[in-house]
This record gives sequence, C-alpha cells and structure tokens, in this order.
Amino acid sequence: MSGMSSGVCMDTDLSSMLQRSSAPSHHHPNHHGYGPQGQMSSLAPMLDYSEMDRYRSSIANFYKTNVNMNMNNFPQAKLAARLAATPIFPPRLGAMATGPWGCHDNMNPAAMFWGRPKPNHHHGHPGHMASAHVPSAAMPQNASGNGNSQSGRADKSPLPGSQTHHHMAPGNGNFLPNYSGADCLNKQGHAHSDMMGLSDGSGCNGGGVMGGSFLGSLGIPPGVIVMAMGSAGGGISSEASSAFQMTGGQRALTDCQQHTNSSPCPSSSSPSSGVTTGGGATSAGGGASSAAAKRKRKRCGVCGPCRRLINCGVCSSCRNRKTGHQICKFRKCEELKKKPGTGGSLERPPSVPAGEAFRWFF
DNA sequence: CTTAACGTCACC
DNA sequence: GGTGACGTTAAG
Repeated sequence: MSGMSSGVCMDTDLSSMLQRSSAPSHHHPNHHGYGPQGQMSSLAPMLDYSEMDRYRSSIANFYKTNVNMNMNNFPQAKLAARLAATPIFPPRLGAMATGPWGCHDNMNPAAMFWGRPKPNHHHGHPGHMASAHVPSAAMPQNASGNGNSQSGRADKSPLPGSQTHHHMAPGNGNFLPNYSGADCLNKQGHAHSDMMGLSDGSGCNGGGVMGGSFLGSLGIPPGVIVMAMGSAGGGISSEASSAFQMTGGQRALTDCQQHTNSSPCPSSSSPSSGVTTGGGATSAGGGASSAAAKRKRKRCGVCGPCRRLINCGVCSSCRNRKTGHQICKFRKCEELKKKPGTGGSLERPPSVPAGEAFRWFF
C-alpha cells in the first residue's frame, strides 16, 4: 500500500485548477441537500452550470494535451480524452472525476479521470479531496472550448438534460444515491475506507468500485449498467461501449457488454462470454475436459475488481505491466484470486445478488 | 504467505 | 505480432 499514498499528490495544472475551482465536496451528502435517497432537494440552486462548462472545457483540453504523455501506458487515457470531449451521458448528468480510488489523491491522469460532479459551493475543505475533484467536465455537454469535433453530441444523449438525471453524485462521488444510501456514502467517502473500491464494499454493494467510475455516477447499480448500456437501444450504447472498453478493449466489462441481447452479464451463459465463472468455457475447441476447464479461468465480471474499469497505474502490476503480465491488482477478479480448486463456486459476490440487478434498475 | 517474474494463452 | 491477462513458480 505504500505506493498508494506516496507520490500521488498531484501538483499539475489540473490539480491546481481543480483545487481552485472545484468545490470540495466534503463528503457529507446531506450538506448538499441530498436526501437520504439521493433526492437533491436543493441542488439546482447550488450548481453553476456555466462553471461546469468551463471545467469541462478545461478537462477536455487537459486530456487532449497532458494526458498524451500517458496514452501509451494507459489506453484509458485516450478514452478519457475522448470522453472528456464526448458527451456520452446526458448533459449535466453529473460527471465524474474521481480516481480509481473513488477518492482523492490519484495523480495519474489515466487513473483519475472519472469523477464526481462538482458540488458548487466554493467553500468547504479546500485541502481535502480537492485534488481529485475533476469537475463534471469529464462529461461535457458540448466541450465547447476545445473546438471539439464532437461537441454536438449532447443532443444525442438518451437522457436529455433532464433535471432528474444530472444530480447523480452527491458529495463524494461514490453516490449510488438511491440504493446505497447515506450509509454507503459515508463509508466510502469521507473515511476513505474504500479507497480501492474493492468488492468488499459490503454494504455498499460494490459501489466503491463503480463509484470511482463514471458508471457509479449514474446512480445505477453496477450490475445493471451492462444491461442498461446494451439494452438502451436508443441510448448510451454506442459511445458508452467505448467507455466500457477503456480497459484496453479487453474482456472485463466488455465481456458482459458484448452480449446485450442475451442475459445480463453476471449470469450470462453467452457462448463467447467467458464470464462463466469457474466454467472453463474458454478453450476455443470447447474441449470441456476438466483439465481444460481449469486451464484458464476468466474474470467473473461482477465482483468489485472486475467492475473496476481503470487500472490504478500505481500498483506493481500496473507499473510492471510489461514484465509482470498481470492485471492491475485492484482489478484482479476476486474469483481468480481464489484457488481454482477451492469450492469457491461463487457465481457472484454477495453484493450482487442474482436478480437484484434488474430490480434495481426497474 | 505474499509478491514478482515468467510462460502461456486469448484476443485483436 | 502486439497486448492483456491467467497460471505457475521462485524469491523474499
């Protein structure tokens, strides 16, 4: 963990910008008028969208420029740059700039590009969590300031700037307002108890993981996202699919997402899914032999780490990607961490009950 | 026991 | 072929 707390204090233009402009949501949702159920009784007056637009432009620009240095190492950064300029989510949906830690102090541009919406009160705890407060700029409405070619995409958003959608992320950005509750917020937010956002999010239903990501800011349970994205026919799918592939176009979430017509990810038995936990459905030949079955397991796709979309950029696996050949430690599937033999036939983490995802969503 | 490195596989 | 990721194993 040493790497986590050290050397992650950003002193970049971005951070300074954020510190200056971003309101330090001080982790107490209620301070912002959020009801315990995520209702923002009085948020609107607190949001200054002109400011948000300003930040958005800044962020878009930031990623288009500064992040380039890390593009190679962090493909996500590319996406971040793109997303910073591409409104795949409804305008004012509430953007995200929380780092993978779901909290502050991750300086890796690639590792911090999703986040929470910027609470707009310019007072509070300036030193605290300010650095990660990339404002909602990550989800521009039109990225006007950058000559961005996709600036008009906001119109395509499936959820047009509805006031009912733009306030997903109270305070600390781990928000899942309606189903996680203040308890969760408190747990993950201020206390930093879930800085890594691993599946141990227990009461928070894994919110920590997605909480650090843009999905979390949708206020939709992680398990639902995949389905929602895919099934949203007229929805976020096209751009969102890119977002989901930010892990390098690999398998984690994209596995789920690719099967939009079938069952949702967690329990998907889709042939090519590979999300068959412990089901060695991987071998191309379909050898189906037990040996082949345990030959190479795949990520469950539903546990906290699996739902994490971005590499931390600081763990040994990330740092030694070339030699280590390992996935980011914080994205390492919980299932794969277990011994193959150990009856850990856990289909999904306790936090993601089988049918719950649908219930959440509907 | 944990971690890092290597071999190998899977996907593009 | 490049890249990401899992399995294995050696080192600490």
